[in-house]
Amino acid sequence: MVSDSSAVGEQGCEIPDATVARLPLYHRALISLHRSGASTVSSEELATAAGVNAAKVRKDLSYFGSYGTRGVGYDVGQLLEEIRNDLGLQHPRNCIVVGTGNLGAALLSFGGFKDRGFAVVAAVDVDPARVGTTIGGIRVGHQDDLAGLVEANDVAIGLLTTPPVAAQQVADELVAAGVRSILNFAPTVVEAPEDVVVRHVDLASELEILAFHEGRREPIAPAS
Amino acid sequence: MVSDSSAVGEQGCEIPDATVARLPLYHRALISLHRSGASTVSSEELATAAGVNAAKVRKDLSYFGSYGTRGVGYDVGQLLEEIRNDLGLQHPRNCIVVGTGNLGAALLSFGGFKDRGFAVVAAVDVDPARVGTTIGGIRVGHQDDLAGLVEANDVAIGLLTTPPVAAQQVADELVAAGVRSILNFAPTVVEAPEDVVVRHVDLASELEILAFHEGRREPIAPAS
DNA sequence: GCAACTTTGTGAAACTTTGCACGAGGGCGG
DNA sequence: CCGCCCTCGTGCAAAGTTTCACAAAGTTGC
Repeated sequence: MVSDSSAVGEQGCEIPDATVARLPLYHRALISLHRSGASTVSSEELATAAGVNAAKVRKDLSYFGSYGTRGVGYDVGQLLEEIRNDLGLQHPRNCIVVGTGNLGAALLSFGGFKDRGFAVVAAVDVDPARVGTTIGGIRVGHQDDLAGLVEANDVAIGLLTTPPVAAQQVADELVAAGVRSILNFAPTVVEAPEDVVVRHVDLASELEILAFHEGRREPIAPAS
Repeated sequence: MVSDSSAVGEQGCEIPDATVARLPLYHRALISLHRSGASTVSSEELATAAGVNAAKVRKDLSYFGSYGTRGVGYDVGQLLEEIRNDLGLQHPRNCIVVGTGNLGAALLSFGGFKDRGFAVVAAVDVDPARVGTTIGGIRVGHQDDLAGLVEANDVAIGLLTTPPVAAQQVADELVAAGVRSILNFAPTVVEAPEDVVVRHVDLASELEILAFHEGRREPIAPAS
């Protein structure tokens, strides 16, 4: 199991992006299995629960060192713990919402993050009408207090839900405040230093991909 | 060139998924460029605006037949039109929101879809307290009226924002009602017939991927 | 009309990801 | 204790994706 490549004492060195993108699926599936009382799970079952295939599950998990038992499968509790560690969720990560429009407000009220190891702990906006209000139990601060709130709350992740035109500046402020992970919901490209990870969620893009496939189906006459 | 726009049924044969996933980026960038009055754009500029690299832009666009002029670049208006066609957005696509919790309500109020060729035209919920209310100008109907609303409004896409436990059943109802594109926000796997495209947006998963990278950086522990 | 310059479109090479197939290892019934 | 059966872990080939590099094709200036 010692990787052919330089095996430093710690875990594997290079986890493929495709694998990283699937870890949350396994995490989610394992939480669900754990809740339902399952004690072990095979790669086949986990694959079904996560919506992927079994070979991928096994290969993905093998990057983190093997925690399975041949002939039996994986111990649900142990694997859940392992994946939680791999994801860096030993302790909850704090998030700040920047921009409290429709989406920002929804994120503040959304309860689903806690189960997965995240806590939205602060929010800011530029609109004076919103500053000072409370949404989802979080008091909305002023944009100018961003740095202070980040520091005071040990914020690790910024959720960027401003209009596109403000996104880059807000991202810069987040970075300046020490945030190194940004989830950008604004439909625009956001640049950041190399050591900052920016991910992007664009709902309209998702719809467009669906529309593409829909459009592909239509021209096709019922085949024989 | 010879390619008669998209009129020919058999135009592009197989567009790679990776390319399809980038079309919305180009679309977005082109909308922005068009608005700012640019008349032509080089692959280099478009790449910057979309956040990818120039070679990818050229190769992606080439799958749809070439609309560029060597030595000049692409005509912004023409390319925008072309991509809009490729995405199947000649006419707006209608969407229905199923589940009007935090996220569903945000989607109903969100104005950003219209620019991109989508219209949220209906919403349903099971909660009697919500049925009959109006959110973002849309009257919330009862879940039981889903099929009727889909047909009456020529709905193409279902936005699934129910709690996970209800997601599969709602998806089945959407499919039964004739919807063949589903965007699932519930953190659970949803199965559907092969001719139905289901895409998945899981915000917690995005956060977990950020956390993973954050965790990778930390091991630079303060060497004591 | 021609040369210089720019930028596209694309073949081919490099890299990543997937999926199969099968050996290895461990539990379980007899 | 032994052999059978199950399931993991992984080498390898195939498929998919990115990147490079360059000829082709067009524009501009003279």
